Amino acid sequence: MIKITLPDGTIRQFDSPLTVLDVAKDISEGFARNVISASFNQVTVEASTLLETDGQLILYTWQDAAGKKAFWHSSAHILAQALQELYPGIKLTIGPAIENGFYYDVDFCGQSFSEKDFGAVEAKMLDIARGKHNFHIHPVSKADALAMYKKEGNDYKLELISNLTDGDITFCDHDSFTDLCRGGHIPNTGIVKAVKILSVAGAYWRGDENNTQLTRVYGITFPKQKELNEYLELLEEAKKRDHRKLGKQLELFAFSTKVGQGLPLWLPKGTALRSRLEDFLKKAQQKAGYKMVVTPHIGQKELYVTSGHYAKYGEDSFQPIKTPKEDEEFFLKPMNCPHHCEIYNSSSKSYKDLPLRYAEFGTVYRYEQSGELHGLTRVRGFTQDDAHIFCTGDQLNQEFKNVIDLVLYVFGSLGFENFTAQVSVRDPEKSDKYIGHSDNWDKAEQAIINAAEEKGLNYVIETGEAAFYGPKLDFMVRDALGRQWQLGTIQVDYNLPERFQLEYKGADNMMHRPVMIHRAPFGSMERFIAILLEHTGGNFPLWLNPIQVTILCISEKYEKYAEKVSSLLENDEIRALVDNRNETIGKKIREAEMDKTPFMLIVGEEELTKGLITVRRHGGENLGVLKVEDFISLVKKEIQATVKPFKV
RNA sequence: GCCGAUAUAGCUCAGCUGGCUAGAGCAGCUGAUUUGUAAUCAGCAGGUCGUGGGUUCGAGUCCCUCUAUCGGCUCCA
Repeated sequence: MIKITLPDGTIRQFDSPLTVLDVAKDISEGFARNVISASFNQVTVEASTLLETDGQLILYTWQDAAGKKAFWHSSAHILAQALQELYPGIKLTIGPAIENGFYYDVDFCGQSFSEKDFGAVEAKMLDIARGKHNFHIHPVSKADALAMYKKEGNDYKLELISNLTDGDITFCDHDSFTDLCRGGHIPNTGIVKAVKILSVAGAYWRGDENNTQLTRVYGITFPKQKELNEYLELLEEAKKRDHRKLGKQLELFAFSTKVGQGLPLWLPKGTALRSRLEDFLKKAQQKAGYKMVVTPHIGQKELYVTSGHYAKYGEDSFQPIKTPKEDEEFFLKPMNCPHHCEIYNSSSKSYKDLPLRYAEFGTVYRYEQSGELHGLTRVRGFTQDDAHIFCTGDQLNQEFKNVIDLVLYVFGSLGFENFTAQVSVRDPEKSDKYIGHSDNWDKAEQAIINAAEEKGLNYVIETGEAAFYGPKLDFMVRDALGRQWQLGTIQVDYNLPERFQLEYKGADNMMHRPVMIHRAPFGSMERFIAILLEHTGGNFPLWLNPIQVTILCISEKYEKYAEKVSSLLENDEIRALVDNRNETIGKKIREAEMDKTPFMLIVGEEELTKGLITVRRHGGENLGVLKVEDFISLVKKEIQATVKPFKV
């Protein structure tokens, strides 16, 4: 007698061992047709796995994340088979499922593979899929596994297998193909109905750039052609929200090859937007007790030797600027913290002075590898909304939580709801990547986790993502294509205070060392605006929009009246523009729509005689004929609803 | 930096396997028109086809160099 417990708590009893699929059929034949994967007692199993003991069974369909994972993992097997048949002699390495699809890393051994070849691979994969081959997982002894890949000359698989323990090794077969595999497959290849090879890229074996570079083939599959079409359409839609495209279209920023790659030029509209964001944060920071400071764009080499940045990044940064005579060397500043430490050191401090919060919109320059540059999200010159808080150990927890509040306020005011709070801690295996004592690191990491817990943040811990001087709480947000970017960051640092010998006199008349918090709610103005652009599709919140209102004249006769309306709006700090061109109203509306102007005011004969305005909202909604003052209060009300003052 | 791809007017793009003075739409300028909710009409002007080299009787088209951009990898103070 076997008892199988299902997720809803029901228990089904069976007389003899049976497969996962049999259990599914016992529930319903229709449901069983959709089951593509399962887990038994928290272990991923196949539909064909024989259940011989009591346990908890969860059945997955395409609708479940685990079902998609099995589907795409199995598709990676099909891709591998297709590649092996089309390119005999290649060496397979690994091929996992990813968030959207799957990839396989292959050593093509000198054979070329590029976009031109995608069609053939897709056709081959579909051909294999149509064969409805069952996936069959079975154990293989370590000796047999090694012997097989030795014969093939596949050093990658040999390396993988040598790290596995004998008895734990399984292979998965389908059709004539076999591959080292832990399991988690769909019942048979026939479920895969639609295939798309998305891209090809280089990827280092085991993610180490010192290893050979393999060819990574990305693909995605679906159970229905319609779903593939929808996915591809989604990708096309996402491309329309690309901040690089919108930034050009809305005239926010530009790049110039003469100025240099990764060095954005802010155009007037972009600058207006950016200043408004800065003012918004300045206001909140003032309430939160920050003091603004200004520091130079360069600093002596010695400054960075002290901070430890020179040892870590000296060789890989913009090289120093040298003075004509003496042998002085200055670096473009890649961060503001060392400067702020020296501001702290400019006078002696008492415990009564703490916490001290120095804020600066500091422009920094970092030499990023050319291949890493990406629009405004990864640049070589950018402005951090930086601040450093110097406080006592006792104040750390409260200060950190206050910063979390500030970051959440900033995100909330700009409509970022889907962010991930990530606690970035050090990788204990790579201690050479970090500076400072291990007990300080323990304290710093614990401080962050405590604060995140107390604030009720839903966070994930990422090992190895810490800065070299301390752990971080990072606020990650996705772009239009789903790539994650770090925006806000809060870091606890015991190291720089030590390196700069920061001190304060305590109530006990002894000298003590402060703790330092680095923080930037936006992260960088460039990246934040980029992600904001992609989230809003260029339809910024009303309060941020460089131009809030365009006044459209029906003909040139009404220009004077339009100007009058404009100045009334200006009195109430509403940013308006008059479009008095000799064009049809249809054209003016079209262009205002494409510029994503929130409001369009139409003025013609009717409005002039009655002293009113006709209001159209972006997107086409007609708000009718209004008094100017009523429109002004409507705009004000709308702004107040989205951005509330920061409460300490 | 590495792998793969791309680069034609301010913008978006056409230009097949090499063959007359390189095309279009939008934007710009000039003129007509004075307009009621997503493109009024006509004319004009605008390009050393990213850069440098090569193959060829002939190169936007083929090959190489470099630069920039795009998708990844690595990196991200």
